[in-house]
Amino acid sequence: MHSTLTIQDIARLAGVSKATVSRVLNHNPSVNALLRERVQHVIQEYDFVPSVTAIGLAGGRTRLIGVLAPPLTWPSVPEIMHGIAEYLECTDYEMVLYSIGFERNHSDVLDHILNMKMVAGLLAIFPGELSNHLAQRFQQGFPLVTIDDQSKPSALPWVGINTMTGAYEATRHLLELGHRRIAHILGPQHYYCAVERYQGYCQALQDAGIALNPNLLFQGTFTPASGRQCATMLFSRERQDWPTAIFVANDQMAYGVLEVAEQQGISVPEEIAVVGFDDNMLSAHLRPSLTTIQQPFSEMGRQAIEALIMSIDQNHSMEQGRLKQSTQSGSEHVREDPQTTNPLRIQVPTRLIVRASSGSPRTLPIG
Amino acid sequence: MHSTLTIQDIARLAGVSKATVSRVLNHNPSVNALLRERVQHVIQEYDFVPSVTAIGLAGGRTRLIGVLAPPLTWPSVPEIMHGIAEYLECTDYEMVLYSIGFERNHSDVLDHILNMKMVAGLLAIFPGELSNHLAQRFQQGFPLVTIDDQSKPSALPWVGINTMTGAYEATRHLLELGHRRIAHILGPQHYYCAVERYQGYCQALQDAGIALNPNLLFQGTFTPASGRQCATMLFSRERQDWPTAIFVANDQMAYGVLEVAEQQGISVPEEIAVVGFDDNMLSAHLRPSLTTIQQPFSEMGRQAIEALIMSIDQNHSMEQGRLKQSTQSGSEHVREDPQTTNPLRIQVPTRLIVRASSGSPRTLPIG
DNA sequence: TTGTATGCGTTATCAT
DNA sequence: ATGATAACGCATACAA
Repeated sequence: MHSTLTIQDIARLAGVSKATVSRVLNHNPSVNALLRERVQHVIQEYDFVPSVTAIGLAGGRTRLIGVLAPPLTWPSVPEIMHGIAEYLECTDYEMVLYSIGFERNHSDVLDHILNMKMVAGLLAIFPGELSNHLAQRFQQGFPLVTIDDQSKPSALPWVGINTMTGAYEATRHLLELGHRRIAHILGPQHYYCAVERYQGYCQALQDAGIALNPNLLFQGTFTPASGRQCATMLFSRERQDWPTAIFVANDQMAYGVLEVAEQQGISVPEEIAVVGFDDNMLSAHLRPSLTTIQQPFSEMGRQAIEALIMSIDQNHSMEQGRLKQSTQSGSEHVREDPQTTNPLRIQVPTRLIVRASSGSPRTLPIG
Repeated sequence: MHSTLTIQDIARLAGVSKATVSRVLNHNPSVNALLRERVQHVIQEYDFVPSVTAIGLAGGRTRLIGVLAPPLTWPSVPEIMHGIAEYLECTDYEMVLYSIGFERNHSDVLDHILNMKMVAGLLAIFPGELSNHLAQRFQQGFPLVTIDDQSKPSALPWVGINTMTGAYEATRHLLELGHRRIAHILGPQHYYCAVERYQGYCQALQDAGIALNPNLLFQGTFTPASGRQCATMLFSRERQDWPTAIFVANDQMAYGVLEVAEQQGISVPEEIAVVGFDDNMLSAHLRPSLTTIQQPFSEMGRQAIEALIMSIDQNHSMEQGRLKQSTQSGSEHVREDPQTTNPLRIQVPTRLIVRASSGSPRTLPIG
């Protein structure tokens, strides 16, 4: 409760010097076991925690990790954050959350964050068009990991899923239920993941020997509203032109489809089967519950933050080593370690979650 | 892009001293307009941002605000966070997120956070049993604001809703639809808000001249599973013992009720009307969509962070003043300003959102 | 109004 | 193995 103890006070109380206390705090092995015991006891007793600001200044090193995230009201962001937070609880790192809207210029925000030199590394969630800017910083040696929905290979450490495989699986599920006329509502094509989901769909059809039917493709924007639009268009056709199933590129749009179906009295999955992608938290609770491809968001967060912290620690060690043995080689500091030439890629597996909206070959009631 | 500029560099480049640059950065009025111009130009040109750690050390003041939050996967937490983040974007404060699970001892975590002396203030979301500990810290002068679901008056600055009024409104809505046998699924009674929701229900019945029927009360735990349990119990009764409506203490439990109704082929709202509390994001998208009491979570976050920042700034000014004029009065620093004797209370209004699950007077079942 | 000098709490580099 | 001491980057009291 003693409000403002410093390392100096602890040193005095333990009858040692500041330096020794510091060494104890940093688990420096070169300190006598007995002394360590004594010092640690004092630290515990007074509940002493060294000032992060001072550590930052002196060591040139912060225990803070920046997390650059889209608005938390986006469906899957909270789950990712949860994975991150859970992992961080077991470390002595803290998270500085930058939840950015989309009105301001991202690049400015990013520069500002990095120039403050407050965070030791950055975890960027769905960076979108910010990727290039991030890559640049990464090249300069700043620890960085991205969680991205677009698995287009990049120069950045990356955690994500195998989107195409997921989409393939979703489509194949419908094929296995006996469907042959399967529509697809696409996501916006400037998202690479939307392209990949479409490709997975195409591949599955092709492997089943079914020709792609352009009349069964609808262009959406990943929003429930666009799902409603596409569904409305589809259901206004002659009945014989309907597909028997739809693979929707994300759950949000699938919600729109289910909504329209409900309004028009079209029963799902009896008249039309629906499969989504993402497994947002809503999807299990909808009526009918939505069959979809589950992305392990929480796990992605965990993997990403773990990789980032390793990268930070390693980075730190390297700089320590370099300072010792190298004469000022000057010039811009550019990475040459394996990390850059072959950046991290972690692909976590997706899973098909079969629920009511896709029915079953025998159309059993929900169990 | 120049990686590591300091205030010293800027001073040299502008042909002034460090002190002047510092004054410019801190908007100190006592600096010549021309000089200010020159310095600011250099700052802009080099995109200089002073090191937060150094500022923290030197000024004893941080631009960081701690946010203590339950897991982000809790329904309403992301919305609150969104409000906070949005407000912070327009300030020069950053948020350090402590998303705590519920296995570890909260008090320890809190002490640790505060002892680090990293954050200038703390915003505690749904602190629960941590309140006492927080109050203690607040008494000692640490800037603190809570967003709480339990409006039991406390010694802490508080942002929340008028729970009882909301519950009253929900129940009255059902009464106005003509319902007379209205059940209530209670939340766990160690949450004060659960008690208040129950009280609002009772009050509304009483004002309508309807006696409380203990057979229509069910004890839940705020989880969808407990909603299912209660609903199962209820629907297993003789048909004539059913209520015609249920006021469920939160949306999550209402989801469980709707689920069971769907499974048992009981139509909502025709056979039984359902009203929830919270207006989580799911509620609008369920079939049937859920009538509920909307809590303006995002607004609550905004109000809370605004109050906290004001408190921090004011606190800082006070300390500045005190250091100038007072001789060391010594002893523990205890607040005596109005803030403590009469702590902040902001009550944001709730709103009844009428959706499908409560139906309309015409669809009122007979009996 | 501006520059100089000191201190913030810690790490790291020296000595010992 | 341990202790003194010099940075770290900035704010601020003080001198000019």
